[in-house]
Amino acid sequence: MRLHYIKMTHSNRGAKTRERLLKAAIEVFSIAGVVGATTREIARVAEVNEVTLFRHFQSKEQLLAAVAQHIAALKAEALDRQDEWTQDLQCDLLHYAQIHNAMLEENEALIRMFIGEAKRHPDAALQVLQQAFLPLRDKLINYLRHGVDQGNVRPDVDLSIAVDQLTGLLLAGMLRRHVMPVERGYSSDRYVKSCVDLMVQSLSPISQSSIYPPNS
Amino acid sequence: MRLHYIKMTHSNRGAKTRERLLKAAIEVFSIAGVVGATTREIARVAEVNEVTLFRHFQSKEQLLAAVAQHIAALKAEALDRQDEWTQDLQCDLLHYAQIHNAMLEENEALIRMFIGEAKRHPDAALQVLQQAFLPLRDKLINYLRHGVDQGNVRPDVDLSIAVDQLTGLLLAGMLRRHVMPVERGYSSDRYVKSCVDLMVQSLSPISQSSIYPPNS
DNA sequence: TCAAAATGTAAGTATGCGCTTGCATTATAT
DNA sequence: ATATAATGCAAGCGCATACTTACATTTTGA
Repeated sequence: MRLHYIKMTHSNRGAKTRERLLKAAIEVFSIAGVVGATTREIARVAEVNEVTLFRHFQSKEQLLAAVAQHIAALKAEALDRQDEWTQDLQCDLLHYAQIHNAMLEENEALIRMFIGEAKRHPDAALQVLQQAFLPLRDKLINYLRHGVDQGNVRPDVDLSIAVDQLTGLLLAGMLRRHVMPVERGYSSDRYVKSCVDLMVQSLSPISQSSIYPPNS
Repeated sequence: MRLHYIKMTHSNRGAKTRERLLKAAIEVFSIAGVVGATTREIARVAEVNEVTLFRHFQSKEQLLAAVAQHIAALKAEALDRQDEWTQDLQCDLLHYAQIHNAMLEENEALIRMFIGEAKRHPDAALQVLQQAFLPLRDKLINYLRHGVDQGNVRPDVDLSIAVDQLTGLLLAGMLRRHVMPVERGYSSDRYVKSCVDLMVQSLSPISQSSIYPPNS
């Protein structure tokens, strides 16, 4: 017990700067890329001496790995909170899509960085992305499976594909906005809604096939 | 005429190594990123002395710009060939999607690189991506607009969004395959077909709302 | 209060990078 | 055949990087 307290306080003491370093690393990695990011800059952003960085993380690679693990932990924690389903497909999917889209926008630079350098840092990138996104995917698949049981969702659709399509639509939308910022004739909100409508139309039983709300 | 011939042969003579350099640059940039790529490595891959690289392109940045322009030219050229429309929505979109998907797979590393470093090399990246993808987008939009006139496509859908959704679905699929190579329970072919079905279902007039072929 | 742990400071090492220079060699056009 | 342009070769410059070492200073827990 006492030992545990000692360890706690010590790790907390270290965690102050350690977390500052992690946060700074995320920021610098995001905008400069892993190769372009320098340990000096990360330390400067963290308001910490560069040597301290190497005392916490033996190398730049290990810092990246720690960043990956840190993000995965954050996402896993954030996942546990959001689960209010009203059992109305359109409403639920729209809510999910908007939250997911907001998350994509928040971590835009980081996501793009991981996409670009995915095959250069295989273990770290994979660990983050899998641990961060696969649970969300499973959760949504399970929700749809539940909808099938209740008759809200057609039983003849591949739910894995459907979920990947929805998240893929949102990811692609975010990438378009940031990589090719060209006037496309519609707003981000309208795009998200349109994607949800697309999926709902495809998932809903045939009887309601011609529902398209007057909005947009 | 004589002068033109002189210039031709000279530029051709130079173009041999110039093109080798461009090809090598694409290769190295793709797998190492712009920052990670070294002029030494590019020259080595091109089987050319490093000094020659700097004689053709004064700096690494200008080499990147030349690569961008080169790619844009290639894509524009490739676009002119492919335009056989049978006026059957399902068939045409599937054909387009498969070609587009093959293109995405071919240039996978390069596309991921540009996504990751988009905001670091704004002019070059924008030039390439816009010149390469926007014409394709316009072409597909025009095709659908034609479909509206002929009654094959519902008039109440936003064609810009629809096209962006289809290409977005394909892009996201490619990225998933390469960034998160996890067993997802379906093949790439099946995914592409499913995406086309999704769009066709959404685009087709209401009368045929319950068409879903037995394949897949 | 006091030992131990964490952080700061200053300097340095080894390496690789983009890029240049000077000169020798090869190909090309007329 | 010869002048000209393109390429190769060897060496190097200046600079930034990741990372280290040795020592001084501060913070912390009991």
